Parts: sequence; structure tokens; C-alpha cells
Amino acid sequence: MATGRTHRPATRSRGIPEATVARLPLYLRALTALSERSVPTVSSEELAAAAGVNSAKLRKDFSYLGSYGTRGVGYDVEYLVYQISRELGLTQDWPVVIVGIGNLGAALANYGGFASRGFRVAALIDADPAMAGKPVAGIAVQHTDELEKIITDNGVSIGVIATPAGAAQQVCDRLVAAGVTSILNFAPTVLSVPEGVDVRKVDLSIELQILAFHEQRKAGEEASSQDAAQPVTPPVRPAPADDSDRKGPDGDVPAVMPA
Amino acid sequence: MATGRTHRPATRSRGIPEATVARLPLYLRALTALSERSVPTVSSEELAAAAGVNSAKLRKDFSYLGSYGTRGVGYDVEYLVYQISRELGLTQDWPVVIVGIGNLGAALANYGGFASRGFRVAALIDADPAMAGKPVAGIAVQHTDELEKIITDNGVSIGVIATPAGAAQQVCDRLVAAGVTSILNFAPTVLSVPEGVDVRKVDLSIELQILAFHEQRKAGEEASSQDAAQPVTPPVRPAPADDSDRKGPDGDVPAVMPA
DNA sequence: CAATGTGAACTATTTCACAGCG
DNA sequence: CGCTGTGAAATAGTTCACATTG
Repeated sequence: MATGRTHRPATRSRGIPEATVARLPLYLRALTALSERSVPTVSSEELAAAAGVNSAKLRKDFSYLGSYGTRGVGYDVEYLVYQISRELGLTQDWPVVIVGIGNLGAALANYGGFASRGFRVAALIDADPAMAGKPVAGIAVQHTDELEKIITDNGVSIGVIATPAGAAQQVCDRLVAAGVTSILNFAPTVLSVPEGVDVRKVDLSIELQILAFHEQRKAGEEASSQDAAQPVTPPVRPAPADDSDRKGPDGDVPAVMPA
Repeated sequence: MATGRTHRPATRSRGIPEATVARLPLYLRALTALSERSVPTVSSEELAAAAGVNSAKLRKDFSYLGSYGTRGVGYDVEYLVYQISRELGLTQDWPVVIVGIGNLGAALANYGGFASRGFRVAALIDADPAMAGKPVAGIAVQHTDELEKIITDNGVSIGVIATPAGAAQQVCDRLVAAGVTSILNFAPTVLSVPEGVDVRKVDLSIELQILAFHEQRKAGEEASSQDAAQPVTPPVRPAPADDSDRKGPDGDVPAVMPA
């Protein structure tokens, strides 16, 4: 350390903060809806409401892209759709492969929003020989053996992994070796990839667990202590010298419960 | 402003930062894997590597839960599994309903990770009368008419929306009215919910677009300008007085490009 | 004069670096 | 002596509030 720049800056991309990038698709979707209703212009207030953010944030976000609004008027819908699309790289075609055509993979292949903006399902790949040749969403599934060739031939740079967790890292490695540099991972595993490869994950059970956390809190606000049964293994302190040494998160209240 | 506390603090939950909460499921998964391999203890370094974060962050995260480690040794795997499970509310049973049993809904219903930790699919609900009674993942699909009754009878507080975008808000409203206070939304729409209801969204096309953004940047680093064809509508400036007024994001360089 | 664009203030999150404990 | 737990520093992200402008 101490060498000035750390391992990887990686946070801002081209001056555009990551948090902003993550919201651009949201704005784009709202704008597309307006465009379809032939709305010519929107104010930051209106668009922000449609995208579910507040207007100051939206204006700040847009300010990173440039000055695309008109003071006193708002933003030209069509123009902004184009600008954001371009910024996101959606004015070009992205061939995508989906690996793992189980329930989820098939659902993804059938998902309309896939094809809509710039993305095109170039191939469906599965390890099961029995799947090979079967059409899913109008595309014949190909065997994993073909993976490298498919990637190369189609110039695929984005791969979607919808395999079981056990196969994900291996598939990932092969995708990366074949030239894929962006991966969307639906398998419940942490993928390790070389520098320069982006991974985003979509994880149902993580999302549910986060909801459960907040849900539990809500319940706890009404009835202070625990309520439901505890069907899970009881808490056994590993091997402390004493017994009354657990330090709670707030302050230093010992193991004794007040209520 | 000036009134001290703003509209809603909402950020920290019970002293635990939201960012930390979002990582707890990751730690839990890594710990569970260690537990299955009968590993008794882990250091923050090892666990962090398994979870794909850095060790300082992990230790800080755990510090919000309490002091559950042993200096010089590390963390007791079993004990930590329990503590995190409890913190996340996974020591209780969460009945969940899935609304919209299309490709995606079926995939979710079949997803093993669902049932694994604390979550139980209480019902599958679909608006298509033809689906009613059909078994998906071993559970008979019920019609939307039953929604309210199902929620009430099963004490469901978490709902998963896997309907088409057009139906999502309506379904959401009904879920909330029936008592659901946490929603996991797979439909590509912004849901509006009353205060006190949590919504998390999982959105394939947003994730892809974020990847495309970074992918485009990578390509741009090698060949400076654009490369592929532009099959989308050209950029037409709405109605400015002049023509050379676009202000780029960086500094105040006019429309003229140097290279 | 309504609505953008943006410095400045504030809040959240990450990272550093090291004291302190088992 | 190795590893946790944590203040303090650094970075990132959000919100305020208002000058500016079409």
C-alpha cells in the first residue's frame, strides 16, 4: 500500500458514478414509456416520479451525461432516450449466450425484455446431451462442448450463467477463456474472475433474506421480544473462558435481558 | 430543512447499516459451506475470500452484530451461522407466495434455494383460470381470486411478483391490502407502495444494461471512437436556438472533438 | 418564471492501520 | 503472536438550496 493508487480505481467509469449508471436503465424505461405515449417533454420532477427516485438525484445524474435539458421546460423525451441509450451502449447489438437451460434459463430465454433493447440471444447452451437440439424460445439448445466455438463465432462478450451452483465457476472460466468479459450470474455462488471481467449477480435467496431482515424488524417494533418458535439450533457459545462475555451491538449491555 | 430529522431516517435498521445487511446472506452462504465441510473456525481473511469481499469490510460488518470472534483465532463457524441466521430472521419460518406462474414464476417455485433457509412456498397464484389446479413444483396453482384469502390464512408477509409488467402494480396493491409488507418484484416496473412496505426488485434487463455500459467502455479503451454500426435513430437535438451548445460532461469542451 | 444545473453540506460506506486481547 | 475489533481518514453518494437561463 501507500503507493498512491490502490489496486484498482474501478469505481467511476468515465466520470459517471456507478450509482448513476445503475439508475440510467430506470430512467430509460420511464422515458421509453413516455415516448410510446408520444409525450414530447418531461420535467425532472415528473420523470423522477415515474422512475421512483427524487428529482434532485435525477438532475444530478443527468448532469454527469451533459446538459441535455432546457431550463424552464424540461427534457426532450426522444432526445434523452437516445442519449441514455448511447451512454449505456444500447445503440449497438450485444449478442448474449445463456448457459444452463433449466427452468430459469428457459425463463430468461423467453423473457421479452431481453431482445428489446440491444440484446440478442445468440445461443442457448446446456450440459445435458438430451437437451441438445431442442428448441427453447425458438432457439435450438447447443451442447456445452460447442461453448468456445459459439463465443468466438458470434463475438459474444456477455454471458449469462443459469446453471446449478456447482457448475457455475467452471462455466465462468470457460466463458472468460473464450473471450467473454461480462457475466450475469444467476447461480448462488461467488465467481472469481480475472481483472477486467465484470460480474453482476442476481440472487433470489439473498433478496429474500434481506426482506426477511426488515420484516423481522417490523414485527419486533410491535411486540418487543421474539414471537415465533425457534426451529433452529440453539446458540451455543463456542469455548469462552466464562459465560457472561457476549457484548451486544448497542452499548455494552450484558447477556441479561431487561424485559 | 432545519427541522433536524428529515422525512424518514430509514437507512440504518437497528444500528446495522443497509450495506452490511445486504452482505450478511453472502457470509451466511460461505459459512454454511464451511459448516458442511465441518470446518470449525475461520479467520476474517479466509471467510472474506470465500464471500468475495475484503477482510476489513467483513470485520466491520461483524462488529455491528457484536463481538463474535476470538482474537488470534477467528470465528466459530457454527456459532456465527446461528448469529447471522438469527439476525436475518431466518430462525423463523417465512411463508411466501409467488404470483404469476409463467416461465419465471415456475422457475422460482422450483428453485431449491427458496425452501432451504427459512422460506417456504405457501402458494402459487396465477390469473389464468387454465392454470388453476395444475401442479408446479409439487404445489397446485391457485387462482388470483383466492389471493386475499391465501395471504390471510397463511399469515404471509412476503410476496414475490413474477407477473407481466402490466399486472404488477395491481397485484402489488392487492398483496399489500391483504397484509403483505415485503415484496420481491421481478416485473420490470417501478412499484409504488405505502410507507412501511419494503420492495426489492430483480431486473434482468437493468443488469444487462449495466454490463453493456461497462462493456462499451472496455471496447472504447482499445479503439477510441465508436466501432460498431449505429442501427438506432440518430441524435436530433430538439429545438435549440443555435446548434453548437451541447456541453460535454467533462469541463466545458464544446462539440469539437480533438482527436 | 419555471425548471435546470450544480456547488456545498450532509450522510453513508469503505478502507486504513493499529491498539488490544486470547 | 496472530487476528479481531474499531477509531479515524478517505471515498462515494445523496440532498439541499439557489443562481442561472431559456
